[in-house]
Amino acid sequence: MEKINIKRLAEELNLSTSTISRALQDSYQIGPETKQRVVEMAKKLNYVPNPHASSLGSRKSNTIAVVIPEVFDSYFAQAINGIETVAQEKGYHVLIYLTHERLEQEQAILRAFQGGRVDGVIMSVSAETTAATHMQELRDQNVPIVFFDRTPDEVDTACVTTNDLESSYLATKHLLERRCTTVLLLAISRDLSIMRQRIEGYRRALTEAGLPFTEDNILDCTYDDEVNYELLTKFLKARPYTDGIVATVEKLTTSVYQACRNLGLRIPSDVKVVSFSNSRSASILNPSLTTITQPAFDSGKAAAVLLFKGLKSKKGVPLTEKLVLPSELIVRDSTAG
Amino acid sequence: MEKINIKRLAEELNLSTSTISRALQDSYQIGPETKQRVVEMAKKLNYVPNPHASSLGSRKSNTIAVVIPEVFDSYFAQAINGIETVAQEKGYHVLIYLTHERLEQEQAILRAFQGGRVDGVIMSVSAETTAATHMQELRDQNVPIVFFDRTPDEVDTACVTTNDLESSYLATKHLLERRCTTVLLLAISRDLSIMRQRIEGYRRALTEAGLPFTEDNILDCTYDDEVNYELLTKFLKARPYTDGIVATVEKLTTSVYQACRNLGLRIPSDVKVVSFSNSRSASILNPSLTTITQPAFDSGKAAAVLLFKGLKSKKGVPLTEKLVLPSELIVRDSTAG
DNA sequence: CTGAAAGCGCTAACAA
DNA sequence: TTGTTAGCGCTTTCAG
Repeated sequence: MEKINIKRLAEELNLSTSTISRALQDSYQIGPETKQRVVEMAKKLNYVPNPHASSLGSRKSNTIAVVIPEVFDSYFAQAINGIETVAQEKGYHVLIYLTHERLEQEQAILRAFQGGRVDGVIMSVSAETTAATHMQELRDQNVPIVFFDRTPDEVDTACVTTNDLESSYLATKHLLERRCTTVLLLAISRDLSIMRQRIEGYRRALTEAGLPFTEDNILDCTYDDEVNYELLTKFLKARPYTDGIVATVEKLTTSVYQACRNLGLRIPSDVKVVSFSNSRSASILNPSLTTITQPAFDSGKAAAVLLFKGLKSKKGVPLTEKLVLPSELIVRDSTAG
Repeated sequence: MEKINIKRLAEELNLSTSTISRALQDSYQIGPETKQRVVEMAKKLNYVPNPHASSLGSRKSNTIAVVIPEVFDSYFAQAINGIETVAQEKGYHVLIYLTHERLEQEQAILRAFQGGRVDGVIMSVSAETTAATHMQELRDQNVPIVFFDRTPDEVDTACVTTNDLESSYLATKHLLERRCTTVLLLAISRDLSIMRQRIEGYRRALTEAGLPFTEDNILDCTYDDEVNYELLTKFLKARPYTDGIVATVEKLTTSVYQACRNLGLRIPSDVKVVSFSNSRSASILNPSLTTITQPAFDSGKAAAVLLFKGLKSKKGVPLTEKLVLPSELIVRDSTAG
């Protein structure tokens, strides 16, 4: 059973390869019955097109790339689902790349895209990403990029984000309303604009309540759960009067719960906790966790929709649309009382 | 800044395109200093190769596909990490496809691979997958496939699994040792061999303890959390003497906890629970959850390593190696007492 | 060690 | 509506 290609189909049907090609693309230039014949023969001979040849000839890969820091987080897992869903719908393929939070990787990955591997990119920047030249270079080659969640500071880029400032503001305010007096903010990678937004929301809520905003109440965490656990334990020991915690990313939840438990601090009576989290298990934690939950799946979907819009439109007009989806504050037991 | 390609490099250096191509591939046939010159010029002109042309010419895509049912589950998220890690190391690209548990999608996806888009496939079959012809067809085209977690029933395929039978046996035995007398097993898609294994382990533990194995104590769940919650609630209401539950997949945990809570059943005093789960939050649930935890990241890694071994070896010799990695029973409060 | 030349399989002007 | 004819950019025999 030899490899059958377009040429073979052409011979079989006494047509030219271009006719076959067009028929298979359902081109308007081909008569309906010719199309029919071609499609039937293709099916009969079990023809499967070679995507590399097609991409080479058409300068179009029908593939997009998703470049993200990690996939451990529920947020990214769900976002990928959203992206994949619309990509599949459009007949596109999805390449996944993890930067593992390293700028260098991110650069290498994007650079390779200049070769034309993908038609567009959906990405969330690494924690190390401050410079934006590698992204700019790609855009200069007319490869559209849509950012989601973690966006670069550049102003003229397309991105899908959530209302981080407001969410963080609401989370903090919620704690203050529950009579917390000293709220600890757990930060991570302050270079990320998303993080600066979250800090700012926190600041505003404090200020608005007439409370001091001080660096002393911000703890910079790492990407290592163990380390965070230690940091947090030390912090809470040194400042036992802390009675509220806002965790700005999902992965911090475990460390918070464990540190509190091992220090004998009870949630929510001793300390109230709210965390940014998309984890399905928030409601069955001990105690159930009050969360800021982002529309992860929808963000992925929106980013993809935006990208495909860009792929359709004229080249040379870079995507710059910005979309802000609302997160939700879901109050549960960890902030009760 | 026009597109620079291999031909352009050739002109620039007064060499033939084939020499450039070889130099860039670090071929042994090229003199070290020529290589040097080529590489330098490439860098200077910011040359980025076109992967489609390369794939077309060499009949090698340097890409693998990961085909899975969903990615919501922590297991798959972690496995992808493992796969991506080794792929990146080998300079390979990773395409992700979600079948959403639909056989039809799975078939369409695999079929397209016959066109040569990928060099190999790592997959976990959908819940609907019973026939194996679409996978066989792909293998017939010399595209190696490595299965992980959910494997087809075919015997001669390469796969990476965990010791499901034993794990389930241990989980059940653990409950019996904690004096459970009526253990409910929550199943899902019995067509999956993995599920049959888990049921069998459960059966053995019961039998060994002299307890009856009855279909009455197996509840077939769906992929919808809401529905599962209802099913479970109805079941527990009808059989209030149930004092142990084994959940065979992570996603069932939430439904179990919620159903118990809303029925006023206390874990672990009224009913003890153990679940297959890779969720990081198991330890901070209410109560903390006893789990069978699979080596997800390592499974992904192992599958990838196996696949790359297959890619290196001679064509025509299908991969058949089987790897079984051990899961771990992590005892926590949900089975205390 | 290097070059010439023939593709890989498909697409896309340009004709007819 | 269909065919002719160049490529797309890189790989790879086969020579030298």
